[in-house]
Amino acid sequence: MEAVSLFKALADPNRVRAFYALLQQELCVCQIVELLQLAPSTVSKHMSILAAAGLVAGNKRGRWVYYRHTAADNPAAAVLLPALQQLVAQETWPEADQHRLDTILAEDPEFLCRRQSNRRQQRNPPS
Amino acid sequence: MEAVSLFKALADPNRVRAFYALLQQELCVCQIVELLQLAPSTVSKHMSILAAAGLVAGNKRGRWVYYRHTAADNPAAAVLLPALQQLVAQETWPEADQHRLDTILAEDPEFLCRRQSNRRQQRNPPS
DNA sequence: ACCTCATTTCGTTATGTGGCGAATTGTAGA
DNA sequence: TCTACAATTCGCCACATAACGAAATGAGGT
Repeated sequence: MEAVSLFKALADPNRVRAFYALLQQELCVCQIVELLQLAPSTVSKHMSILAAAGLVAGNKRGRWVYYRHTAADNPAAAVLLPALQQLVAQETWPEADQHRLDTILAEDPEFLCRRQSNRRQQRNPPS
Repeated sequence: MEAVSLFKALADPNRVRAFYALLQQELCVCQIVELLQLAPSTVSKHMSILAAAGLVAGNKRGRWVYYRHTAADNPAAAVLLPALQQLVAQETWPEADQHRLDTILAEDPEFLCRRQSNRRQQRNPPS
C-alpha cells in the first residue's frame, strides 16, 4: 500500500522534523544531524526511509549530500503537504526547530562538520 | 507530536482498511473482523489505536460496539481525509474491500457473529 | 597515488508492534 | 440470578524499528 508506506515514513518524530525543515530549503546531512542531534548513521537511515517513500531525494555535491523534498515531482508526496502543514501548525516544536535552523544556516557547513567530528572524538577518546 | 500519532495510527494496512471502510458507514467489531479476517482481539487493539488517535469512536449498543469515524468532530482527523482519499484512490485494494463489505452489510450481524464463533470453535476444538 | 573526511552500510542492542488464544468484562435474555 | 456471548484486556511470541559505533564507500585536495 503506497499510502501506508507514506504514513510509515512520517510516523516518526525525527523524520517529521527533518521533512518539515526540508520544506523550506535543502539541507546537507550534517545540518540535519545538527538539527536532530542524532548520530550521522541514524540520520542517514532516516533520510533513506524518507527517500524510499518518495518524500525526499538526495544528491551529492562535492563531499556533501544535499536532501530536498520532492513534492514538486511526486504527486503522492504533494497530496500530503497540506495535511502535514495544517497538523504541524497546531504544534509547538516548529518554533524551536526554526530557531535552531536559523543558527545552523547562518554558519558555514564546513565549521559545522568540523565541530561535529570534534565532539564525536571527545565522546569516544582514541585508544 | 499530534501529527505523528495520527500518522502512526494510519501506518498499518489493516488500520487503513478499517478506517477507510468506516468513512462510508459505521460498523460493529464483528463486521470489521470479517472484513480484515483477523482475530477479534487483534481488531479490538487496532480500533483502540485508531480511537486513541481520535480518528474513530466506538459506542456500545446492546452487545455490539459500533465504530464510526470522527472527522466531523475532530479537526485533525478532518485534515487527513482529503489526503487519504486521494492516496487510496490510486490503489487497487479498495475495490476488493468494497465488494467484501457489500456482502458483509447484506447479512444480519447476528448470523455473522454466529458463524465467526463457530469457526473459532472448529479451529480450537474444546478439550 | 594517498589522505581526509562526509556519508552510508553493517552489526548489535533495546524497545515497539502486530498477531493470537485465554481470561475478563459487561450487557441481554432466560 | 444465571447463562450466553460480543468485545476488551492480558500474556506471550515473532518480527520490525530506532539508536549507536565501527567499518566501508567515495569524492576532494595534496
